[in-house]
Amino acid sequence: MAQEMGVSTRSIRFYEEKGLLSPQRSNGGQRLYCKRDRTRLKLILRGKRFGLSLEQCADILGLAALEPDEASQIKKALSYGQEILVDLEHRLQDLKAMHREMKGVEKKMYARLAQLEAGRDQAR
Amino acid sequence: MAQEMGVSTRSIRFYEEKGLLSPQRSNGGQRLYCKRDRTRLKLILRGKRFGLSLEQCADILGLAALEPDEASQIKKALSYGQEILVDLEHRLQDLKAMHREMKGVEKKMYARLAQLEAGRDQAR
DNA sequence: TGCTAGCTTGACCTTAACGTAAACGATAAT
DNA sequence: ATTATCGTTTACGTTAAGGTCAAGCTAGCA
Repeated sequence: MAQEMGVSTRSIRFYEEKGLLSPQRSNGGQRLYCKRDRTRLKLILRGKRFGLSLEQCADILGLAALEPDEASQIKKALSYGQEILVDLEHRLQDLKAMHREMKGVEKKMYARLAQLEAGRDQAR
Repeated sequence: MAQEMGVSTRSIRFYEEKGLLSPQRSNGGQRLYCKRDRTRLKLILRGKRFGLSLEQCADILGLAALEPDEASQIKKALSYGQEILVDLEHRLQDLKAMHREMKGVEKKMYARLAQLEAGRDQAR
């Protein structure tokens, strides 16, 4: 699974240590990863890719996993989920701002480059 | 500035240690942060907020700061900038996917909640 | 059955990004 | 002028997220 997902075995075992994964074991004690484990790992990796801590990933996994029959539990989970959503939306805004800025810098550099080239041509 | 930006003084000094900031000093050796410093700090914090390392932030700051007169330098910077842009775009996609997923979970939870409430009403 | 490749656990090591404490100097308020 | 309140430097501590290495299992294959 490690190769498949482009991540070290140590990392996977580390995630398990932290309770983010819990694969079945074979007779001889070897780990068996099912489809669900793969899904969870993907979610973890995606979370990490934009700066969530493992703990936050665990929270999200916890949210996705729970199937409580108590309305109060659902409400609690919902309000927590909304916090995360708000956070995501902020990040989205930030990311877009950053993107715009970089595009601006890029444009300026192209302009400067064109200016330099023009100067060189004139010097011929 | 720390309070203003919601970050510890230690962090700010740490960023300076790493070369990301370089404020002027007063007569008695105290740091004086100008507008440019604030701008840089904002960029650092935004970078951190979605998982860039300080080193990557430094790279971006370096890009923004440079004013080279060599076309080759500009080109180099441009290609690096484009890498970052591509990365940003990937992150944006990820973020949107995550957002959608969370929304989906939210919807399901609302539905389950409504179902529970309906059941309770019927029981009366 | 024996070999080889891969898995498991445990222990210790590393790096980034700070936190915290101590000892001293600078500034502001009274 | 003298406190009280900051700021400065130095040094050591801490936490998250793994890397690395050793010693012993296991599984598939000849």
